[in-house]
Amino acid sequence: MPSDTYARIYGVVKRIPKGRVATYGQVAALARMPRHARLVGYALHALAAPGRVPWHRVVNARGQISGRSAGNGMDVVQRLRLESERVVFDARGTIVLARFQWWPKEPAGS
DNA sequence: CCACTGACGAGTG
DNA sequence: GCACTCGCCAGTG
Repeated sequence: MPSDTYARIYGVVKRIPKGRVATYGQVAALARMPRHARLVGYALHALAAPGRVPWHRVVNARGQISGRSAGNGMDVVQRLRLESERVVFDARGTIVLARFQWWPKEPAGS
């Protein structure tokens, strides 16, 4: 059972609309845990059970896919899934956040 | 209980 | 724009 902390993070990630991306710090902020970007990354890593959480829509503040320790090539899968949702990467493998970053109208519910 | 590590971010030089 | 440092929290030995 994930702690409330994780549940909040997953809840925010689940709200990211298709074709948009969010940064770790942003997810953390929406989960009401500013500066806890690391926890978001840790939570997603611990998830390891996608299907209900679009973890591939979460990237770092540079708009790039972070390298994971698993080294299983999931980073490539993430990029392919994003491209399938019309998200475009530039030559350096960077997403144009100015165009694809998700900006919720409301701060994570009451 | 202490030390180290890990899908990160922001600040400083 | 790049390199370095500090902060934050959870899991493991």
